[in-house]
Amino acid sequence: MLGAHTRIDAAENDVMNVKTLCLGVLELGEASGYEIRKMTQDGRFSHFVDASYGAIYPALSALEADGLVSWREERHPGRPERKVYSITERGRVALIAALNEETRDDVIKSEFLFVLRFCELARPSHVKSELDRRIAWLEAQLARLEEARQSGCGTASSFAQGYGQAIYRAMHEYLVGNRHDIEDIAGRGLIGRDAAE
Amino acid sequence: MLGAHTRIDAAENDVMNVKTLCLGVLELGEASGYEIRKMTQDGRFSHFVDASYGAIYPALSALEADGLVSWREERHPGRPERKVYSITERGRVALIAALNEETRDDVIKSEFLFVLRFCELARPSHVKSELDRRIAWLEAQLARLEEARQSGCGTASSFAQGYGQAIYRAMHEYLVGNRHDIEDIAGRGLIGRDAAE
DNA sequence: CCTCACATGTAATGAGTTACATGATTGG
DNA sequence: CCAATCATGTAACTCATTACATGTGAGG
Repeated sequence: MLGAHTRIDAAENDVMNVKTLCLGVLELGEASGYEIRKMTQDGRFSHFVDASYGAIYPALSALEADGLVSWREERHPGRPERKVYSITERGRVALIAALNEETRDDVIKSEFLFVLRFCELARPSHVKSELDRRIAWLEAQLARLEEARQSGCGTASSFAQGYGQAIYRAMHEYLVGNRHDIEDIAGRGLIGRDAAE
Repeated sequence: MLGAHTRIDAAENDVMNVKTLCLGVLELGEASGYEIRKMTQDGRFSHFVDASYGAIYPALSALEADGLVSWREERHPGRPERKVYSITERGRVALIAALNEETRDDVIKSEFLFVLRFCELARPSHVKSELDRRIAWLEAQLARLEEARQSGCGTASSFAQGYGQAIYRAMHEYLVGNRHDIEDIAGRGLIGRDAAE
């Protein structure tokens, strides 16, 4: 048990915010702000977080001010200079504290599902293109995960990926399986056929 | 096609925000602010949206100011007075406009998955309790959806529910199937066994 | 009696997004 | 030559959350 005097606050008081996210990523290995962003966009964290540069860079500065991360400059010829951050001992303690907080419910905002729910009101061609886009995206995600799976990794890290894979597959199967029905309902909707435009 | 002069802006310019959400809910039938909230919490919209009272009530006021919704007072004996909102013709047009915008990617923030990803750093008992909570929640969601399915509804509305059901089931199966492995990894983690407290 | 569900609203606060600002290098 | 990728950062802004404020009636 950490004594009261050694207690280091988890970055504020919910499990996940951009600071904790950065600590988590850095726990897996040093990285630049740019890389952290990428990991939340299409990388290993993309199934459950997202953060913009405007959030990540200030978060890293704040973490540094609190001594939870440190950085060094790195220059590869032919590349811009980058700041490679690492987690410190204090940072590790803060991360662990955050990880032991009670989690909040997931936040899911899906504009796609909202449109799907009201597909009889939208233009059929729009519904169709949204469906196609989504299916293509799911296929890309599944391919990416499959690739990651084959190149090893294992251990705990694979749970999040397996979880993502299970969900993507379920979504994909559902959408492909219902595509015709959805398009059919959209086609018979209140808007009727597509207006010329 | 709506002529330029008849164009009514979709509530600002992304598909989903609290205003559009309210319009969508009201399109299915009149409702009070309180009811809208409930639907995003555990109701028919809970798989893909969420909004607090602090967002819904101002949104309804703004929609009313724009003539997109109207309301009447309703008093049931033994209940507080409530404002029952309905969508107007203009509101319908605005909703349809929003529905035809290109959707953004889903936003998913899962503190649970974040903890799962780093389960070897959290206290094993904490990981276990988070897992149990999540599995129980999924079971409740599935039971609720099953109930809704049996009491009819059909048509387009069921797509969102079926989609939710597919995803919940995938999550549930995954978590239950991996529960022992996850607990095992958590138990062998860096924190080791639970400290006394 | 106390808490929970019902019901509406406002004010303070905040976390994060978007847009801006800048710049090097590589590949088509 | 232009676009894309790599790379860091700030300022303005916005949307929504949290907390506050208030009140009724039912049920344990």
